[in-house]
Amino acid sequence: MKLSFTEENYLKTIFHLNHSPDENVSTNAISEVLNTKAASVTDMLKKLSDKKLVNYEKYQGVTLTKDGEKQAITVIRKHRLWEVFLVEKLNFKWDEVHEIAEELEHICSEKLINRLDEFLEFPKKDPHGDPIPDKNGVLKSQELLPVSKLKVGDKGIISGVREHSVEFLKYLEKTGLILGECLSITEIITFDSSVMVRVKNHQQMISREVAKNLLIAL
Amino acid sequence: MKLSFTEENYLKTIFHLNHSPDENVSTNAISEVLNTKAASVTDMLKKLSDKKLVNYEKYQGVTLTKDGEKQAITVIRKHRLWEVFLVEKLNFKWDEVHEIAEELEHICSEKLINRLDEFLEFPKKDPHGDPIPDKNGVLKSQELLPVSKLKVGDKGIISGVREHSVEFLKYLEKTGLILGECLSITEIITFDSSVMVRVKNHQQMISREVAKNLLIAL
DNA sequence: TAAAAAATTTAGATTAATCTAAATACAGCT
DNA sequence: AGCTGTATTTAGATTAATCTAAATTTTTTA
Ligand SMILES: [Mn+2]
Ligand SMILES: [Mn+2]
Ligand SMILES: [Mn+2]
Ligand SMILES: [Mn+2]
Repeated sequence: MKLSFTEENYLKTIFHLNHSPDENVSTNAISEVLNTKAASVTDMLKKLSDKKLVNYEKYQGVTLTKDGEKQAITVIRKHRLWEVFLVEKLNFKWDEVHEIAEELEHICSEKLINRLDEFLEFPKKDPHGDPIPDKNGVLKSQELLPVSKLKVGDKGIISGVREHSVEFLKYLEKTGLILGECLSITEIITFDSSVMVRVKNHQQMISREVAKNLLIAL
Repeated sequence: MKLSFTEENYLKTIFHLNHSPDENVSTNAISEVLNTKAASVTDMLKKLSDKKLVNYEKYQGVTLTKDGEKQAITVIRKHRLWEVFLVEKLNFKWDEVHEIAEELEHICSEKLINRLDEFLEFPKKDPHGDPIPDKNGVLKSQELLPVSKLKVGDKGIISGVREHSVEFLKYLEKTGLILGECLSITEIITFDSSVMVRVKNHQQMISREVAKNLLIAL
């Protein structure tokens, strides 16, 4: 059962929006991510439900079925492997790859993606620190905390981002807040919740907004 | 002006079908290659004509405009570069890559394709011996002759194929008729126009059908 | 050169994915 | 329990790409 480009995007979106296991994903949330209207989402949810890819009940939102989740994870695996390829092999910057991967993630061949995985030597993380599902769809995510949840004196490795916009990624790169660097909290300004951090022996201030979107492994 | 997947396939097909410069490509020829009905082709030709990508007059077939040709060549460049990538980097066989490249050729980013070209060290030919257009759209094709046009005693390098089916490519590989090998004609059987050839000091018989589709550089 | 055959176009439908506007259901609060 | 605003669904249209069947044009052939 081959899915359309659009169906794959819906499944991926539902997967990403399904934060807690007991809460369903709402029609509006999906429409916002995909830049469509809620009415269009309803139509598609019915279609995905007919195909047994989502559990859908009118007015109650959706969750993915086992099958739907498997499809979503495959798309995510492809997306992240292609991002690694673009950065590692074609020298793209980490802020340039997402858009291209949005297209590449829909290329079908399973053999292609497994060969690519091998060629890249089975990377565990994509350029943004996100984990790459293995060929069996197993995705192991590490527990990460945003800088905004840390206390003065806490220290850890910059390991991920919560926001993938080009602007944010460029900002991080410019200011040396790069994946793998060790970061410690030296001061928290109560007035605006901005945070003074130390990275590579250099002190710098980051806003609350940035602190919320920068993830640390303790 | 971004083209759809479908529009790109039409342009590519018209390019491939446009053998002599004074003859137009027919509606039926296009429909056959694309596995659609002639009526659908007519619709699309009108649309491409409105976009100034083809020169179309009712009942007279089409040719590509300069702009249309440029787009077609870009798609062909992408197709062939991806085929090289699949064979050289991911260890695919030459009969496995065409189908995947049919999908990859529609990925947009110009930067991606130029980086890929660089990564592959600017290959001049794809795995089937077809020339790869450079980034300016310049395509230089070598003069090749099918084995069926050669005479006894003629000798040359196997340099291309006229037929890209999986069956034909697998057959050539199995029988050692591989790109780059030197081939000479030792006998032509007049009865059925089959040809006895010598490759790597080994004699073998090939049918007229094969001889017509195997291309040699003298 | 006129009929017959082949190629091509038109007319009218269909399917997937989308939209707007209107109707309906739910959730939170008095 | 009833009101009210938000979320969601339904109804009806639109667009791109396709189809079938019928009409028209071009080409071939006798
Ligand atoms: Mn991404
Ligand atoms: Mn990523
Ligand atoms: Mn090919
Ligand atoms: Mn090829």
